[in-house]
Amino acid sequence: MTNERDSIKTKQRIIVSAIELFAKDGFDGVSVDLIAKKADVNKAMIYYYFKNKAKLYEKVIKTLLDNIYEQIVLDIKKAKKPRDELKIFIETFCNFAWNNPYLSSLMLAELGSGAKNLPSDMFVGLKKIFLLLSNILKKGEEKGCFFDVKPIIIHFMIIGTINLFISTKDLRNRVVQKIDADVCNECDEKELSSYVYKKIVKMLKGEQPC
Amino acid sequence: MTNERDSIKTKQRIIVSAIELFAKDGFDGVSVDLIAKKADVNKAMIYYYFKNKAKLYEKVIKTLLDNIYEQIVLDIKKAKKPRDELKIFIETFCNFAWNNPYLSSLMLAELGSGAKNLPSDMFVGLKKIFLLLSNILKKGEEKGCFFDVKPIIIHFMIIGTINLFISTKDLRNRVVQKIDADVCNECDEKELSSYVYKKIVKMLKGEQPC
Amino acid sequence: MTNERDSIKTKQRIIVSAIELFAKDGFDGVSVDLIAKKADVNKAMIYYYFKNKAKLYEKVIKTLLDNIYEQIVLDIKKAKKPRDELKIFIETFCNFAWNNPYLSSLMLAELGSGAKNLPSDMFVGLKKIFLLLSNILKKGEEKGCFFDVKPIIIHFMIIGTINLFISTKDLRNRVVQKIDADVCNECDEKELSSYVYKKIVKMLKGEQPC
Amino acid sequence: MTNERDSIKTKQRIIVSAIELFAKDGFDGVSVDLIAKKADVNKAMIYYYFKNKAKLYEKVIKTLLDNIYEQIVLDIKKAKKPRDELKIFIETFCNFAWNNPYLSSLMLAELGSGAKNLPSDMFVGLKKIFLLLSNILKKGEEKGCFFDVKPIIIHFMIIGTINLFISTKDLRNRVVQKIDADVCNECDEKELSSYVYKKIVKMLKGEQPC
DNA sequence: CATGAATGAGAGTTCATTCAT
DNA sequence: AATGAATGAACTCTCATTCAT
Repeated sequence: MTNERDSIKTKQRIIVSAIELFAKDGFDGVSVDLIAKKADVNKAMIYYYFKNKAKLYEKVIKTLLDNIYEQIVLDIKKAKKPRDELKIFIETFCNFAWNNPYLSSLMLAELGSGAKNLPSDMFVGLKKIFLLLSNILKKGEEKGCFFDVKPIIIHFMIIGTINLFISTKDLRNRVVQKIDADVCNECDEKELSSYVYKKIVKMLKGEQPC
Repeated sequence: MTNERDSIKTKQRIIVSAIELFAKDGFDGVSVDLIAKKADVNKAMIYYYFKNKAKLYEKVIKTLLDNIYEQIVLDIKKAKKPRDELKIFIETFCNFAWNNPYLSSLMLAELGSGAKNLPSDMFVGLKKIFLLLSNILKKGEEKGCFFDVKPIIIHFMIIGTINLFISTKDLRNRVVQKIDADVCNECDEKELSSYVYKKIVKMLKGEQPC
Repeated sequence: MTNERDSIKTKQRIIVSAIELFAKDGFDGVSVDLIAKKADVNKAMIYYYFKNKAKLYEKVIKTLLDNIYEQIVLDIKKAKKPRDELKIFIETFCNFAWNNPYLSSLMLAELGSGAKNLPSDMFVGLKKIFLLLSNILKKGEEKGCFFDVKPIIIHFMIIGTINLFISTKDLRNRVVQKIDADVCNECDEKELSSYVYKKIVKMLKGEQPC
Repeated sequence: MTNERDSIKTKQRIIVSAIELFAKDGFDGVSVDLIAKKADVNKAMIYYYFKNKAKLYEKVIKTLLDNIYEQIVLDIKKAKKPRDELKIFIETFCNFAWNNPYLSSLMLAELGSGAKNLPSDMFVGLKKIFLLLSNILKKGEEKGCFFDVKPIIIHFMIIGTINLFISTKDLRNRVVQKIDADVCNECDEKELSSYVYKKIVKMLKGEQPC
């Protein structure tokens, strides 16, 4: 009666619900019951498909990180020079996070907590993204167009800025009633990514163009 | 449980334990039982002094933010020019966070989650710190030594970078067994703050010196 | 805890235990733990089936009131004249309360406390019983066989008397060691109901027979 | 510094607060903390003066029962004939309960629960009131003006009716929005007591007047 | 595959009571 | 006589997980 399609859809519904809920309330703040209700599946199915809550969480993180990684890899092919690669890295990351605001919350939560909910071999996802950037930066440094680069710090600068900006959107709106230019409530995705790119480039600018 | 009847010490022990535990495992990840045990205090005392878990959490956040705010205000008096003020802002923040690594975790968790565990009037603490920086930047912009400033983004850039770097120290050590220059495991506090300052200044550099 | 996976039986066991315990010690005097133990059910099941303690209490009250209401409605069909209806009302109520002594305690507790544990739409149960009597009395008044009727007071007179008599049976036995005719310890159900009926009828007697 | 006056006042404040709270929410529904707060005394004082919660409860019941008993004894002196005594018994009881609605709630709760919160020698208070009535009734029976008397049932009839009527005043108002003659919401104390007296007398009427 | 029933541990919170001052 | 600090047990309720069908 039920076929593979259904089972895949069920799994998908679970993951989608889990992403949203985990992002909003964190691993400990969400109950399996709630995920099941939101996904409209029987709770036991979650255990059937994912073994337990922690494994589901891992799957959620892995799914998000894999998706963004592949998107960046795909987009970056269009670039020729390190600076363009950097531009695309920032734009794609920003675009993805803007449209999947869960990602920002989850990344900050995971990184901030020392990834206590993740098993060691899960950092791969995070590291792969970092390596993408790291390679861009090192290539640029070799070519002389980037100067004085500490990859991990630049990495945190980029994703920290973007994640914090996106995940605090509601918060900032809550806290300032009147329009307040300082907190940039009306800034859109383009403004954010282009500003970050512009500033990072200026900050790293070497003697050669590229 | 000791029976000293020294309410100040008891309260202090509770707060100190709570800071550490909340930072490590988040609001939902810590039980009141555990806090009580760590503080060597009868659990009911936590409710006696703080009414409930959420209020204790608020107190923890408020204590940390107030402390760092006052430290920055104190140190910044030594500065004359906006650029020096920026330097001290970054150094003091970095120094404080380095020595109270709880702060970084808690800030990321709170900001990342949209401060769901905090009542509205608690953002004051966060906003006060932001305003400090914002004023420095705006003063510098008026004097022409900072250029093209979006305060909130610069703010997230600074605290995002520092907080992520500090709160992922263990994580980075866990993930790279061999010494890996890219992830800057051996970087100390000074290196971090001076690199961030150097880069931020370069990034904002206007036509006038100051 | 048995593991029968028979939800109806499990629910029933919970209700039966709850009726008895609530009647003896009141809503606040009984713990959910105790109800679970008496029902030989896992405590969580109570929350699974009834959501919380208050809802279980409501269910208990509703069950009892519905049962007695239906019993009275059933029995009263046999009567032709208002006086017979009144007789059956008193007899059936007395019989039911005598055999379910919980009812008396619970009714007195609920009415005495202003039904603080019940939501507004639960009075329906109480009101339905009152309306039964009220209709009998009004019909009798119209026919001229009852005289000077204030339904609510007559109602309290009947159920107050019967409930107090039944719920104080143990108390009266405890307090008078020697046989004491005044407190009617040896009175049985028949004596109680026939005495109450006889007296109420005399009290209401109008000029017409019926 | 503090003198006897103060200590008596403190005790009094505790009792007054306790009466009100126990009447509203029952023995188990009230915390010692709350009583202390309402009485504006330190919680430990309650233990100092009354030893524990149960003893305070007893004191509350005893105070109320003693007061009403003495009032009835006082008023009843004015009566000459059994019927007048009965009239005064009902009027005084009704008047007292009407002005101390706590009494009705507490009596129903205690009687309904089998006086589980009271030690055996506390029934004296209840029994003394019953004996007052019992003597009136027996005297009347001997004189031939009351007929077919079962004292305990008549007793429950009187106090049950009055207590239920008074303690359900709010409840009845809550449940019927429109003016509903049946539930006698606008009945005042006089109407209640005179109706009860009239009916009880009719119900007991013997061949002789008195 | 899917469901609802069941479990046991542990969560946050409140309580009556006592102690030290 | 009075206070605030402290205690330990109990309470209501939720959770992650498993089982039987």
